[in-house]
Amino acid sequence: MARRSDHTREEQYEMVLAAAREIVVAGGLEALTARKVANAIGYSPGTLYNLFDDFDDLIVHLNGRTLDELHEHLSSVPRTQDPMRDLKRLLRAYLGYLEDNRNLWNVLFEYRLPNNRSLPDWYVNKVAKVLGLIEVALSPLCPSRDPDTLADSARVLWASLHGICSLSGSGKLQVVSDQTVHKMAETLVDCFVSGLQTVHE
Amino acid sequence: MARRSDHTREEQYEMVLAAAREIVVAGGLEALTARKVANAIGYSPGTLYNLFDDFDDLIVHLNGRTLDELHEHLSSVPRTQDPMRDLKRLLRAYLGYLEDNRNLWNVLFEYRLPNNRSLPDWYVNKVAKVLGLIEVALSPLCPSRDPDTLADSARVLWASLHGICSLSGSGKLQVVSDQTVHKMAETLVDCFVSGLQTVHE
DNA sequence: CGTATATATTGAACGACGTTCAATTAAACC
DNA sequence: GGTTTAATTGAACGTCGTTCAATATATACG
Repeated sequence: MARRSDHTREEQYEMVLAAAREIVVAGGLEALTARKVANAIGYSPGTLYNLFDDFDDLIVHLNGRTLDELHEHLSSVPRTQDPMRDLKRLLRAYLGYLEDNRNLWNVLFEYRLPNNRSLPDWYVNKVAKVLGLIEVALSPLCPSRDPDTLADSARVLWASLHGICSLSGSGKLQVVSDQTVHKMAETLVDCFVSGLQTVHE
Repeated sequence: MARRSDHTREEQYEMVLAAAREIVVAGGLEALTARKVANAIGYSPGTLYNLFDDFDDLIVHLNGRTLDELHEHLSSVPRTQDPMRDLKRLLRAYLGYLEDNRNLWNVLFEYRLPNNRSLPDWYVNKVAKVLGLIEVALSPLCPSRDPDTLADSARVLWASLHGICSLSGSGKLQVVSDQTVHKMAETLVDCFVSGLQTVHE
């Protein structure tokens, strides 16, 4: 049996990512298997390998979609020129997305490519796009306008926030409530922004 | 075949964790399998289930050992009363341990228990012990001596540092060198400590 | 219109994984 | 020495990602 013309390659790609998304939303990464995705779209497992190099590749594409979603969600927060205010709003939006899309967020950050493989350029660009939002918010704090320093600061803040969400989410910080996570994240932003001002003077 | 008296239960436990450690050091988490551990200690896979609930349990015990090692390594840094100096030294020691024990560190933080299982108390205590080292270093900065605030600050700093190391280690921050990681971590400590002082005034 | 070519699709098969458990063996006890 | 007890085995189960010869259909051509 072969050569069905039910769907184009692009349609299949969309179907796969949509199915993968649903499966992850419902059951997390551990629920996401090749057979289950194939079954959900009405094709056999082998067909997935026409569209993706391997299952890791599929997950990376799914994560790309999640990054797009996250970027869109964060883009909707209004910007003033007050870094502290803007960053607090970004933080709220970020934590909001995390709460509403826990499993997608988990896959986004917990999934690691096997040993020596590195993420594709288009993926790295999506990350950079999100980081750009933080850079914009931070930029009034970097008087020297040194783009490298600004980028570094944004990455530090982004990564730090990730650390808080990640460790607390995996139960490795004896953090009990989302409330505590929010408080810790606020502490981070408060201290970091305030410290950044001091350091740059 | 059964009832060998080659080793006591305790000896077996030690052998398993030593073998698991070696396997992880050599090949990371993906190389760690039940059959390989069993083979390394000269027993069959089934024997592992006399010592551990399941393979997850084994990994948690291995991570417990890693936490002990990390605590011991961090304990060796001398303490002054200068938070910034102490934290910088702790940071250096931390990054040193990470560089020397990459795969162990990766397993420590990347491994997540399946869905709803939570880490055992003895494990949480080991985490708290490491956090205690940061609390001690931070304590001169918390004039109110409010233990909860102090604990939160320590956790924020710890988690933030983890975020930097974790994201850069997985290639999700387009960070190229260990040098950059070190620089970002220094930025974090600088800003956080400086900000903490400002916020508390 | 029929035939040849090309390709999308399948599903069984492979090896590896964690895990289980009846069978087996040796230690411990009386 | 016979009986009980328990540690150990290794084959087996169901799962996983992945492969690939076989197959069926769409397309191109004569």
